[in-house]
Amino acid sequence: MRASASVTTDPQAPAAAAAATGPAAATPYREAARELLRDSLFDAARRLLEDRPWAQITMAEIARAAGVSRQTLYAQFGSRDDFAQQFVIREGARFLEDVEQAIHAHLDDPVRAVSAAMEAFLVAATEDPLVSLLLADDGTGGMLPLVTTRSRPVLDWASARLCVAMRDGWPAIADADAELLGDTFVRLALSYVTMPRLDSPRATAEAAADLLGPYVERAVASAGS
Amino acid sequence: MRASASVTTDPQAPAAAAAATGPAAATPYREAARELLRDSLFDAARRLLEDRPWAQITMAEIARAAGVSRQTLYAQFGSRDDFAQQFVIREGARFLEDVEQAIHAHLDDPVRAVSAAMEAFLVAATEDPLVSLLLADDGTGGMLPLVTTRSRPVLDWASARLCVAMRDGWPAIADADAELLGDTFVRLALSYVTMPRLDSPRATAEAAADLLGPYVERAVASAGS
DNA sequence: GCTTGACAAATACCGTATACTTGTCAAGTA
DNA sequence: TACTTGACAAGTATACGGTATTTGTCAAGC
Repeated sequence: MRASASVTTDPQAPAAAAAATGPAAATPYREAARELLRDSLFDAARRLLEDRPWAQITMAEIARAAGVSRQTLYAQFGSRDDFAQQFVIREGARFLEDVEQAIHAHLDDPVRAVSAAMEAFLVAATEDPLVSLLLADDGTGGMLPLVTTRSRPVLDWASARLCVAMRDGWPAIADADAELLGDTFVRLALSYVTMPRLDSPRATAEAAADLLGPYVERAVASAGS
Repeated sequence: MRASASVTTDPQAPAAAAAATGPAAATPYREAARELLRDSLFDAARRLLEDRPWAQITMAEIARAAGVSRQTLYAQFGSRDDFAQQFVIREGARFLEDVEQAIHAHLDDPVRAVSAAMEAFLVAATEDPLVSLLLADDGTGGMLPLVTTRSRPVLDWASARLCVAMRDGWPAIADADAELLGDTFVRLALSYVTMPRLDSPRATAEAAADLLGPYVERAVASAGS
């Protein structure tokens, strides 16, 4: 069973090990190699997904396309579902980088930050052919449940990362405010992707920013409640 | 094809006809009978859904359970999908009545109105065994897509009704504000049902109210801009 | 740590045949 | 006019035994 339910992308993990063993940067190669391997597997899957739905792609194919044995794949990800889950998160990370960047580019104007962040996400998501494919296949076995019914992992992960980004840019913000904002932002973003508004991405983003704006401004400004 | 794409529940339709023909309340029986028939069919479907997933229920069964011929069913709803769509909306209407009531009970305090409305929806939805069944069946052919991927009709309908309720209770609110609030409220509500927060419904509702609060207060108060 | 080879169990595919369901007729009844 | 009955083609679900593939997990070897 291997019990690999950890979904977090934690590149800071070796730090603890290093602190425990003594010599600084004790095993960065190990971790780096592991990360490289995982990326190769994700990239291979992405390549395959470009002309075939997820249900029709086998683990053996992914391993072969990455130039790796099937067992190495299973050693990294416990099961097919685990791989799918983490793959979606890896893809989402690309979007989230844009979002974080948008936030940090507008630290002086929180409302614009929200608007820019949502717009960055929406254009990145709608332009990505992979997202279209994800939303297209409606049947079971596809990856669509991972952003709708079983989207808890994605939601938790993205929301936590947004939380960090906000606390980073606006130190005055309260924990609860940041969490609520992250959660809501992600829920709305997922909703907009799975059933878009009739607006353009920019208009949608501005609507969301209008709505969240008053709350964000208050949260960013006032330190004490 | 019968082209019955109209999803609105419009009991005001005969009004126009009456105004055109002259005699007031010209054909209320016709409409009333139609509505009764539709309700019977919906109720029959609900009964059947209590022990069988949607995919395993045939149109013939629904008709038989309602004591009506299959063709009458097809005369009312163009297709199986149409029926499912309108059925979901009919069920949603029960929840929406609670929501509207909650809003009108707190017209003096918009934030409490949002909180009460969301909580009313969440408890009604989580208590309803039908909702649990809807969310349970993950496969294709179920009704779950109607509140996730293909939820546009439900979203538009609910959002429009909320819009009316808000304009009703807070005449000062701007059209755009009411629309945006309705849209966002429904998107969040659907998100909370399909993947609940770890909180209780009450806590979830209060979080949502906290977040929408500043916007709502501003929208309700200021008539200009 | 990765690879190769092998394994049981579960699942997918296949071709065929049968049964059922959907959506739409037309004719009949009150 | 609105509903019912009976019938229809087209599409889809089911059953079926048999075969092939896939998943998830071994152990042996470099």
